Amino acid sequence: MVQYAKARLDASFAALSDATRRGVLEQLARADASITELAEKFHMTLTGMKKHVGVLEQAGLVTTEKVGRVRTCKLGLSGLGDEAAWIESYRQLWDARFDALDKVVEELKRKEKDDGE
Amino acid sequence: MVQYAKARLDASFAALSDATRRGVLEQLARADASITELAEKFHMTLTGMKKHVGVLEQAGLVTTEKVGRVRTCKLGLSGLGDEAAWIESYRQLWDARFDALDKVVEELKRKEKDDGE
DNA sequence: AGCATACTGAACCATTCGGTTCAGTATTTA
DNA sequence: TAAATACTGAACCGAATGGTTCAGTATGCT
Repeated sequence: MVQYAKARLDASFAALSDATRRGVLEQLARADASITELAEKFHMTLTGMKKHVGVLEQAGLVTTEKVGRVRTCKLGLSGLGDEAAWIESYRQLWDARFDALDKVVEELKRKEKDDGE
Repeated sequence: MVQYAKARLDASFAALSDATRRGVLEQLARADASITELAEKFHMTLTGMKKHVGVLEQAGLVTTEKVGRVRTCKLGLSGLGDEAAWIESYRQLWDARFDALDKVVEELKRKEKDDGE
């Protein structure tokens, strides 16, 4: 299996584990937004939202730029590629396991039939 | 966009945010294992590992069954389908954003060219 | 200049997390 | 029956989380 950056996966899965932060990502997918706008949308103090954005930024899922007194948040460049890849490879292992199980079941069925004949 | 079970995503992304737990999943994809085996593999007390397994079980990623004095852990039935779907839909939004940007850039280029002619 | 806006940082708070130890209980095995 | 094995649960610990308030600073508007 491919080797992923442990810390990076830690950070982005942790970032995604909060419903507010997933909401922020969906929001930013629709349109860039300032901290104030996000804070209002999610009924939270500016400071609180700034922390969430910080977590998302740390995970590379969001980038921000301050022009004048407004900090604008956009989706980051990462695009969750590694995370999707990790999940996908896990899913493949999972499928493999159950395919193997299927084969065992099939084998048992075949045997049963053989015994019966 | 599809509606996902908020709490379930919370639980499974949180479960995935720890490298040890991701390791356990990979391990279980290869073969079922007891708590003791997992604890040894990850250099951790039984109690510690039991907690990790509990988190994974809570998230539906792992199931366990105790026969005699041994609790055997297997991959859960969930298979991370919802999580993959969430990430995928996010990726689509992300792509859409950048496609839109591309169009803007194209439009600007076209205009520039028109002006130049 | 003077006020409002938008963010920033420090400090605090309760809760959760990742881990431990220690003291059980239940099941094998000798 | 006695000892070893495998887990379980409670209690504790330090660090991280998710949130707040409060007191700034920097910027923009009149």
